[in-house]
Amino acid sequence: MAKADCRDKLLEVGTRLFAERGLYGVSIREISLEAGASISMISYYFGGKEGLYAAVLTAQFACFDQIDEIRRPGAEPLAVLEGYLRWTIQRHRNNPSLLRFYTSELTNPTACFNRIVAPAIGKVIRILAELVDEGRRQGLFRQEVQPVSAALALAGMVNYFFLSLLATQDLISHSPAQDEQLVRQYLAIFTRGIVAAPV
Amino acid sequence: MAKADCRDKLLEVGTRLFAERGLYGVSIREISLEAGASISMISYYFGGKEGLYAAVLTAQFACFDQIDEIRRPGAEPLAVLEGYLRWTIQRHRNNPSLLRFYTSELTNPTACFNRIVAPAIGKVIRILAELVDEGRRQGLFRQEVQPVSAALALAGMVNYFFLSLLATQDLISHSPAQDEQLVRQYLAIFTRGIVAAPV
DNA sequence: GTCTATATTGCGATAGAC
DNA sequence: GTCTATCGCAATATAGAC
Repeated sequence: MAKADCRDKLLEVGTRLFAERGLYGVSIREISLEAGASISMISYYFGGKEGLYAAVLTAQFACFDQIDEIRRPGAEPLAVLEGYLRWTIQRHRNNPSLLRFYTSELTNPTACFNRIVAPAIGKVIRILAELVDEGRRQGLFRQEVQPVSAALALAGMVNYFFLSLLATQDLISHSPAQDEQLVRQYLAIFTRGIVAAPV
Repeated sequence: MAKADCRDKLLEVGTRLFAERGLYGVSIREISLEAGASISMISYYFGGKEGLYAAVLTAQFACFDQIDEIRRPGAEPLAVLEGYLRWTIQRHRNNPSLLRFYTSELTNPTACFNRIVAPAIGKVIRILAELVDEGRRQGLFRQEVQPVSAALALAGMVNYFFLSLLATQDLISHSPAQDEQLVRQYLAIFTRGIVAAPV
């Protein structure tokens, strides 16, 4: 096998299989077999199974840093919240594995959780909460709204839509063609709840 | 060990360990050891590891049938939706393991998913969607609201609050003492979004 | 850098004594 | 109904050839 292909291929196959069945549901035998490489290559490149898993997780959660671009200073809080919705949907579309690692780590945390996962999630929620708080101080949102509760509500709505897919695909279309409508539905539900009522 | 204690103890310990680390993250050796029983008792009572896991899952999802009591016919849709929020929070409080199995099965489904998990979740979402649809036909909710989207939004908000606990406990109190406030926050966000605007 | 071969450990299941 | 002992297999990791 060509030089750099081996490492990349292991990472790619590992990502898919770990996403499908979790860290303990997959053997490195299976990963190396499917990647067309020898099992010893996993120790060579990643120092073992947990090392490969950590590398996969690091790559998966790298995109969370984009939240800083979503939140451009001076922008309308409401526009940024809409941007968060679109960004999150796009993340799930570009990478269907992400949510698997996200929820798998939240419910059955591994050794990587505190180092990789918790900071990434915490950062996003914190920024969303700051946005809500900002809008509240500007008088755009109701004073009774708790910023962190609202942030979790927004994140919960959009993430749960994808999380529940396997149990709800006969109830609603999960096709990307419906994404724009999804944004409008969720943004309407969320904002008409927190925007200050007209006097 | 006394007669019925053995089976019950295995189920109890299995529930805790499977919730913490998933089906493949625990060995039946470990379960039997912690339960103070012999490893062969798991085959004797449950037909093996997967049988024990199936028994655990069946017990965990049995409470989902209570949704029929929440939805009393003739009741105000809004009051029932509030009842759903309280019921869901109480479920998580009474049994912190439930959400682990819930999301673990949604992201890394086992052989039990189609038989036990998907019907339970699907039923709750379907009933919530019917409630929203009912309220919409009564003119209580906005016509543009899609019932299933709204149902997923409500379920997503409350479930994600508990799902995200490990990554957000430094941002917001997850104490049961705050549950009443949580209900008010989420109900306000949700209903002020879907209730028809006063003319 | 990649392989084969192997060491070592732990797994789930079960036979058979009591 | 519960146990001990063991079987057969698959797991991860690694030594050493190329």
